[in-house]
Amino acid sequence: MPRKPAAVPVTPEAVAVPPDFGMRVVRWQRTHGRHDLPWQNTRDPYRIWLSEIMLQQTQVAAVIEYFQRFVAALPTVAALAAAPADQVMALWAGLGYYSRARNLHRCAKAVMDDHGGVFPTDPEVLVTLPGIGRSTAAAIAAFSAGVRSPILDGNVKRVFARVFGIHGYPGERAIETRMWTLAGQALPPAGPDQAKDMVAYTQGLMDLGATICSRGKPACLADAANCPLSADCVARRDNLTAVLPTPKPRAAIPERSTVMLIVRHGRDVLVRLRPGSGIWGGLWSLPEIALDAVPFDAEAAEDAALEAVRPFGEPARAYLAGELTHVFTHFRLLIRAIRVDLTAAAPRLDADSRWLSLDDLDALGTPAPVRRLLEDQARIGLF
DNA sequence: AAGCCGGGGGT
DNA sequence: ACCCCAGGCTT
Repeated sequence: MPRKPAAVPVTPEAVAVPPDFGMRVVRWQRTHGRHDLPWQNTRDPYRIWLSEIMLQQTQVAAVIEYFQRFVAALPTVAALAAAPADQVMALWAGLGYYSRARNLHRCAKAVMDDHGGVFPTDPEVLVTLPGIGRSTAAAIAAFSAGVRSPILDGNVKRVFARVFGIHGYPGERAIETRMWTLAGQALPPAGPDQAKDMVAYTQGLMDLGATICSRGKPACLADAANCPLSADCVARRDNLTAVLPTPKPRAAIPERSTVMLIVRHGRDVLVRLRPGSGIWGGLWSLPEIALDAVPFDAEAAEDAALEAVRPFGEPARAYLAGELTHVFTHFRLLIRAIRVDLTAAAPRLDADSRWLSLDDLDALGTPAPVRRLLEDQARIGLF
């Protein structure tokens, strides 16, 4: 039986979480984690909640100043609930995602009206409040009361994708569901120290993701001892830190089209130097012609090509010789090539044009698709 | 499941 | 210029 080739990396269905995963993160946090952020070293649910909302999709460095200003102006949930909306929005201005501020205000009022002014510590209750989702609810519960409930934010997704070798965009439902399962299995054990462990663990996952298991250059590459999980990390073992986590799939990119001319005389082809800026800036490429006709009309293109090559020589014929699509970061380019064979070539060319022998293709900088086009022409014996 | 919200930092 | 960030809500 022929075996199926495994071309694409496949993540095993069942991923084992090392039994001491949680406590390794706890110990690392206590010795190497962050301990002096303005919302740490407190069990005040108000400050913890406020910081978690501010930190949604917003980096720590940007939040600190806003947090200080906010708690100075509105030090309690009661003060926030009683404040005018204008003041709340003014304190938030510049942080972005302003629905967070509106929900914050609504949430403060709900805590006052529906919970006697006391913040809930049960994640299942917290998650019913405006602006508090599953992960934020767990973070508030863990920091304010040591509740054993997992978070799953951007940091955790990155750490998990790498440690467990999970391929696939973490925003995708199936991937996220598996990560929630892992998050529940990775918690430090329940027991007498659970509350303090959960504070360190929850903070530790965030600290790991922010300071060690960063997106660009994870610190484990410099020294594996920097990360308490490096011994079990699939991405580090398989050199996949640059690939995991799988990035968000790009939005559909637009397609453009162009018509290039393969103007041949003997073994020479006409090439033109592109402007220094823009696509293929400074490379020698094939001359292009602009066509108004949509959809593409081969005969019109051939006629336009015959007209366009007049300064360069005497054309014998012109015909559509090939098509290919080239993908850029931000668009796809459909290239149609019109071939024009010359019976005689002009003696002089301007500075931006020259004849290039196919034998000298390596000597000039040529866009990859142009090179492919010319090599294809040569391969089928047309040069 | 996909779109929306947003200013700011890192590369 | 692009990606991502201690996500959640709406359609």
